Amino acid sequence: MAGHSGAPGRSVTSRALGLLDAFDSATPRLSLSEIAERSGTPLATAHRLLGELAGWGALTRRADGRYEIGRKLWDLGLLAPVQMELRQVAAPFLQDLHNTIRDTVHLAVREGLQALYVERVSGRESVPMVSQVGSRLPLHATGVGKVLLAAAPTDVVERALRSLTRQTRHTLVDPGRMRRELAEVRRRRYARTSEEMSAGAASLAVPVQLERSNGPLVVAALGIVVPPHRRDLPRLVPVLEVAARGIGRELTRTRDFR
Amino acid sequence: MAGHSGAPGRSVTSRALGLLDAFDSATPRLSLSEIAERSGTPLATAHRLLGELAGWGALTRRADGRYEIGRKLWDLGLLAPVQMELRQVAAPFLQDLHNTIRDTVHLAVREGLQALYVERVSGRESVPMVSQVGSRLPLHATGVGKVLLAAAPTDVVERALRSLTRQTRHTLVDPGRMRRELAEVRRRRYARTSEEMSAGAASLAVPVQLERSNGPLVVAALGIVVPPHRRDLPRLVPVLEVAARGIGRELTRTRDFR
DNA sequence: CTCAGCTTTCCACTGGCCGGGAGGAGTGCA
DNA sequence: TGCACTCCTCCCGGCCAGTGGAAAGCTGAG
Repeated sequence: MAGHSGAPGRSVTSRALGLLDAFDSATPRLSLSEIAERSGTPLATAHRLLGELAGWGALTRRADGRYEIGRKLWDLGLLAPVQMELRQVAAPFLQDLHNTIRDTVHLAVREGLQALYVERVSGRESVPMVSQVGSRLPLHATGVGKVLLAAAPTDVVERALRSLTRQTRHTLVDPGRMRRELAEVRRRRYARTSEEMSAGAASLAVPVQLERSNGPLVVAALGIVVPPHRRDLPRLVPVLEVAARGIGRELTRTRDFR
Repeated sequence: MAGHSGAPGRSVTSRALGLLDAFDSATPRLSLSEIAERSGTPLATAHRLLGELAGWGALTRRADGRYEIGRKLWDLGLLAPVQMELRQVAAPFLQDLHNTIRDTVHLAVREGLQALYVERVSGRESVPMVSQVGSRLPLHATGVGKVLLAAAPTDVVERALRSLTRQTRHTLVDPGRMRRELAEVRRRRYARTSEEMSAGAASLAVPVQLERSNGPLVVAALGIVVPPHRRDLPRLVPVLEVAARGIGRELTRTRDFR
């Protein structure tokens, strides 16, 4: 009386992949039973599938029996376009920028209603830091986020305005004000925040544009994070712009060969 | 007369994962039929499985129909221990090092008989560069490789000595000489190369050690790449050592909490 | 128009997947 | 030392999800 019975319509493959969903940055190491529970898979099944994943190299089994993401997935991840096209081109520019201005520099793209941080160069001391390569933060409370939102299609903007979550007491949560703020960002071609995401941190960001025959396209945002009391931010805008244009130009060149 | 017949013993999961093996840094974008051929999977089967992989987010389908690695795999890859433990700890040190000495700095671990580059900070100009985050180079022809090999178990050393492939006319390919070279590396606690991997590039590397109750353990190598004519390399050794010890200390601290 | 090369869909057949449950290994407590 | 508990590994018969050859779309070139 064994046989098939598990949730119908779920393919083997989707189950196996579902197991990987159990891993996230908060819990990068999991035991068999944790994975089984998180993914709603019977223990025996999870055990078998995890064995296959580990055999291929998607996961590694540690000495204590827990599983973690394997080197093969790391390798494959490096081939993702986020990584390849953008990061590789941008890295030296972020580098230079960081050498010049000494503050934390980062590059983000829009993913839905969030800013996805794809590259970062940070000083050692610096300000309290929330972002990290791979992390996602709300568009409305970060410098890079505002830049990306200002360039996003109308429906994205509308959805974003409907979900202005408060992060600190300085976060802009009024749709009207945010709308004006975005117009301002488009006009000035840069965005600022001051303790809107986390206390003790201000930021400045500019768009990175790809030149196309039918006009420019914002593909990313380049930003810096600084202590909020610094009053010389406007002075840094041109520096950011130079780097952003450099990245944009390089991207336009390499993008052609496709 | 259709039904099952494909190579028996191959599980669905392993087939699906096998499709991912078709992707590598030389070919990060592939069409359905390319993937099917590379992986030896019948077209119809590949099509179905790729659909599932894309549905989950492991792959993305581009407008032109070709597949590429998806954002989900990128995310998961960032959770791999190579990335997490080592890279995160080491990044600021590499940063400082690069600010001080201006040359390309990188960090590698041993993977079998190869040096796997896990992190890199490079100048813009610099020397012709082969290594890149995620790339693998032979142990015997690179600075970091020699350091890692010098610390490797005997059987690894023996296997490596049996496969000293020539990369340039300066590559050490004589097992006897290499054996002496490794002894020297252990004694001096740093390694050098001069155009042994690629013409126009010399390197210098030191070990990164984890302190354990039963003695130190070499977990990585920290190296720089410079033009071969520079004669002040020995002067840089202490600088590298300071950074390497910093990384090692930090690793030892965080490793404790496991 | 035809043709070639690719992708997508169809569908009858069957062997690989399923998972409850037994047994093993490791750990904490008395 | 024995017992209770948790976590992992393995087994095995029933059956449905996966299989892949073939044929039908879909381009774009000539």
